Amino acid sequence: MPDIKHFDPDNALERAERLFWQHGAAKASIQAVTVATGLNRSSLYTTFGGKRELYMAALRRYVRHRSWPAQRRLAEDGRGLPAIRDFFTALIAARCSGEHAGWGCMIVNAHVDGAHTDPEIRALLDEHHRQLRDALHAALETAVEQGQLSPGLATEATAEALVLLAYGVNVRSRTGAAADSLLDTVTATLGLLDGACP
Amino acid sequence: MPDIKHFDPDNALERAERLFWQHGAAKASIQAVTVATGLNRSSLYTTFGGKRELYMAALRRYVRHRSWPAQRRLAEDGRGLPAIRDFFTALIAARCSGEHAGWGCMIVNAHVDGAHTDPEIRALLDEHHRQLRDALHAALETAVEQGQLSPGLATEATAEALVLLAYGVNVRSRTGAAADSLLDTVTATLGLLDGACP
DNA sequence: CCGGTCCTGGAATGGCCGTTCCAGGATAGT
DNA sequence: ACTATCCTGGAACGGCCATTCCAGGACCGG
Repeated sequence: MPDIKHFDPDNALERAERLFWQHGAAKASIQAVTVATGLNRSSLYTTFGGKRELYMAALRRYVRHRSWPAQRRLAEDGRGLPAIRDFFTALIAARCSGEHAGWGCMIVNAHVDGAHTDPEIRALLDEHHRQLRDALHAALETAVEQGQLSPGLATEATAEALVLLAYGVNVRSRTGAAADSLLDTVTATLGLLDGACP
Repeated sequence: MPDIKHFDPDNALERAERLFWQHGAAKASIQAVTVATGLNRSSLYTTFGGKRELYMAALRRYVRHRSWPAQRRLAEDGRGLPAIRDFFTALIAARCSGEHAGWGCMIVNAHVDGAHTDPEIRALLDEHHRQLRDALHAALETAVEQGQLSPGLATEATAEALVLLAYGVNVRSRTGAAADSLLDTVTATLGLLDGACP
């Protein structure tokens, strides 16, 4: 009996995600979302609720479609250090070239955008942080098991340091930093791991 | 002949700086600045120009009053690694406790706030980045000279990596991350440096 | 074909935004 | 004391913001 939606909600959410990702929650207006999606205000509000809910949904979509795949690839890659290197290589490529170059990471952007005020966003960011750290920690443990790293390495703290390094890459990429330079930086860091004395 | 200003411009600028620092350029309104400073709109506009100029002035003041002192302390400290450690310790203390806890770093925030659109901001961020990297690089060179680090260390890339680590600390501190955890992370990273094989 | 249900388009609303303007008052040199 | 100069206060402006509302039309089961 009911009418049916004349558009694909997830497709619209992707447009909104891109807008919030690139311009931030404050500067991306509902009007801009309607233009980007081709939807009417009414459809947006009945489908997603207000702007806050729309931003949260977009942020969750970003995590689901952008962060999780990369984290899973890292977590399921059994090669240890090379897996970590590939993770960073792909990260830098995504940040410095292609359609989303200079947009940074929506998760990192959200730290500045809304973490200070909104507890729900903060919880999401904390969970994402924990997951990425765990994935990197697993890769480091694998590297230790395979003899690529010294058994005495503080893998937890090192994993945390690599997460912060990734955040730094994301921050710098917002100014259009060169991929070469970022790659050198990551290489140097992983080189430190490699060369650590037992 | 002229009348004289009935307020201290730099004092007003400091209030504006704090507002922009904490809430970001987009969410801090001129109205909020007038309340925080006690000034009238007219005085703000005749003294600083529009909002963009006010934000730029606040950002410059932040660099001058917050970043430069820490960088100078680091650059003039001749102890090598301990100087770097102290730099990070002070950074984390400033980010996680006291009046500005949870505000992050205004420079890093500006990467998300306005780097994408405004070339002038971008130039400022690039210059700040270069200066911090140079200061860390000098400290690393000192550490190598004093035998604290292996002569083969790639000091430039390592300095860049430390800058990105600092950015990561600033990002995470926006969610109220624990100082202990951040300190452990920094300790682990500096430990990697320390233990690098010659 | 028909009816109830829901989606859609567009206008309307109140509020806050950044910015400007002008009259009035304080100031400092003459 | 006079006057030219500049600062100050407050009102006013147009524009965009997020949000709401309602009428009209599209759909799907019967």
